[in-house]
Amino acid sequence: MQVTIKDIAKKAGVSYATVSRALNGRSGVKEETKELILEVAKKMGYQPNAIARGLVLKHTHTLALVIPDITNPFFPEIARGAEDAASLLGYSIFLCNTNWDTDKEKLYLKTLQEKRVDGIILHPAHNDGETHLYDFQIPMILLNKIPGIAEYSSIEIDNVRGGFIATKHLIEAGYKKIAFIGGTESSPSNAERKEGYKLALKKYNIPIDESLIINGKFKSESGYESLKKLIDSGNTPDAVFGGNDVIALGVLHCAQEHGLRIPEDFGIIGFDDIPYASLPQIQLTTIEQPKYQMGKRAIELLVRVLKAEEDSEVIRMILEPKLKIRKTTRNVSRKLDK
Amino acid sequence: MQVTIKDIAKKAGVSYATVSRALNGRSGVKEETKELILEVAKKMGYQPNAIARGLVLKHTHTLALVIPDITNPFFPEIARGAEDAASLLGYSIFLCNTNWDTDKEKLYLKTLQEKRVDGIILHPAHNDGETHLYDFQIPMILLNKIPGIAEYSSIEIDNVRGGFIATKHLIEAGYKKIAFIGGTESSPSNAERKEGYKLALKKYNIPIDESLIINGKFKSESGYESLKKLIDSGNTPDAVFGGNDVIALGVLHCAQEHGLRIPEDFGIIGFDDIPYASLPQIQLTTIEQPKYQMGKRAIELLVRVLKAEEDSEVIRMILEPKLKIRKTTRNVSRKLDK
DNA sequence: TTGAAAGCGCTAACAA
DNA sequence: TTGTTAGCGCTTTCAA
Repeated sequence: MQVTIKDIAKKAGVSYATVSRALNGRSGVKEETKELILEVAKKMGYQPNAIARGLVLKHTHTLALVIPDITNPFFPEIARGAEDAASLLGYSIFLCNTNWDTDKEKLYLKTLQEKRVDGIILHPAHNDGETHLYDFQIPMILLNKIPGIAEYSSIEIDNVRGGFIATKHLIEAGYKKIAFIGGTESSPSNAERKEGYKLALKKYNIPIDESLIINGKFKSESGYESLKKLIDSGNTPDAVFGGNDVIALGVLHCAQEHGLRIPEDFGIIGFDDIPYASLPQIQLTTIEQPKYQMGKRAIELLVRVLKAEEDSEVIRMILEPKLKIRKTTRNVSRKLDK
Repeated sequence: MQVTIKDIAKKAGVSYATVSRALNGRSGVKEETKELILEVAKKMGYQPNAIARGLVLKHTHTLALVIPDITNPFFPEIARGAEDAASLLGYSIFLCNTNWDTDKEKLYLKTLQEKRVDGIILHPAHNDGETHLYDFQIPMILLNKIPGIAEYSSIEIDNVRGGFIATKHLIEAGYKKIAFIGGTESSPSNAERKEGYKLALKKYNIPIDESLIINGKFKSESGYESLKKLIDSGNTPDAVFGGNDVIALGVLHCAQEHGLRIPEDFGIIGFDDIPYASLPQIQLTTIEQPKYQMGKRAIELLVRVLKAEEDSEVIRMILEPKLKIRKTTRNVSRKLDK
């Protein structure tokens, strides 16, 4: 059925060791026999068996991307960046969706170990110092900080800075009463963005009003409800910084329903720059995370440690967030015109 | 380094064949020794080597999903459906983005063969009867029809019916001058949707006006430009059926910019029901493709043929499209109110 | 430059 | 119920 190295050895009248050498371009094969072998191999439609090779070489040239949910608009670009980079470097990539479930994550990690992937990119389902990561054998790099775990390299984004930039933009655009509507309180990135928010307020001598800081979930509904509560209680802000774009979209929806004029009387900024944000009908001002780059860099870093052999030190790569001004905030220059 | 079956055999004082049997739950091992073996294995932190196993068993329990671009909003749900189903059935899944490039597709297919995946789900980059698919060894199921290739099973959607339903909805909603703004002319699904459109017009005795049928690309800009051309030439329709949602979004944008009142004076319907379509700010009426189901069913079908051993006949599974009425078309009932 | 042979970790006859 | 052994397809010493 499957043509093997032996079949072609027989046909070419050489030992199969020689065939292996020829096929792998190893030195020490007469040019003549090498050509013969290559020709025979081609004629017979030989397909190398990566499984057999993996068994002896002890690496598989396959990586894995373990993320919560490819359906979440934050992840496709990361996946694409990762896959493009992997492909370029000669690796295939397993896609695993944990569905934000630590048990499923554990299970995948186990399977991936059995399948002997060379390395893993992991965006943990939760950042609560999960113990199942601790004694992991395979090189792994994280897409999200896990507090208290220093063992793994990671690609991160400077959330504090992102939060700062976002809030600064709102302030400079002239908004006065700026709320922070965040996601899960226990999420480190949420906490960091909030910290950036506070930092910016402080810097501009704006008192921090705790009634304007709301935690919820990283969901559109959560953004909607949070703003609604603020409005209903007569505590309407004139701008909100959403913990991520999905939240900001919910805020936007609520603001629109309440007839708030955007961006004139009400400003909204998000975080992530998911594809939705740039739709003509949305035009959400936001803080861009370089998602494609994150995936790409993660793979590149991973492969570098694979090649390094000896235990390389853990490295943390911090990427810079970027302000994308669109239509849900007043433009700074416009403010200056006044 | 890696603990193997032999290590645990030595420790447990049995032959490694027995260990293999015990580990795999095969019959013919005394309960007592089995327990011992399992215990020793656990204590030693044994991790089965799927590569070695794959070599002898000749299957790897891994599948591949080869699609044009995970970043295209049409695919994440398919991928998720596929991955969920695969995971449930005990398979891992490679993700491959061809970037709509047939050469890259070819290359991936080759790699996947070398890695000995058990089966492949392929959404071809192009549907132009690509010859490189013909003599493929691995079971494969297609997510898109390729004209003239009957060798592969497929999961398809009834595009003609979808086009029919879409157009019928427009007609019943009272729109009179209905344009079809499609994607690539050579695309079979585009052609089929157009056919459905014509069928509906015929059924309602509306003459087909070729000046109202436009082919372009499956891009937002294409939808925008196509409508603009119609408007600029004084041939403005009062409704358009977009070849897919992305096109429809472009149409929507253009219509909005031209101050057309939607849905009162101008109706828009798309095709696919990508996530964007249901955003509060968009609310695009469309024809839903059951994307998650497509991925799921594709995997299930694939695994079924893998299990079947003997060459099963090729089967084509046709899924039904579904009308999703949102805010870019008049509601039928509203029309009846008049 | 080539061949013989061991071995990667495992499963599955076949014997005992 | 258990052990012996061949072999999956390949790479890589070690000899020739």
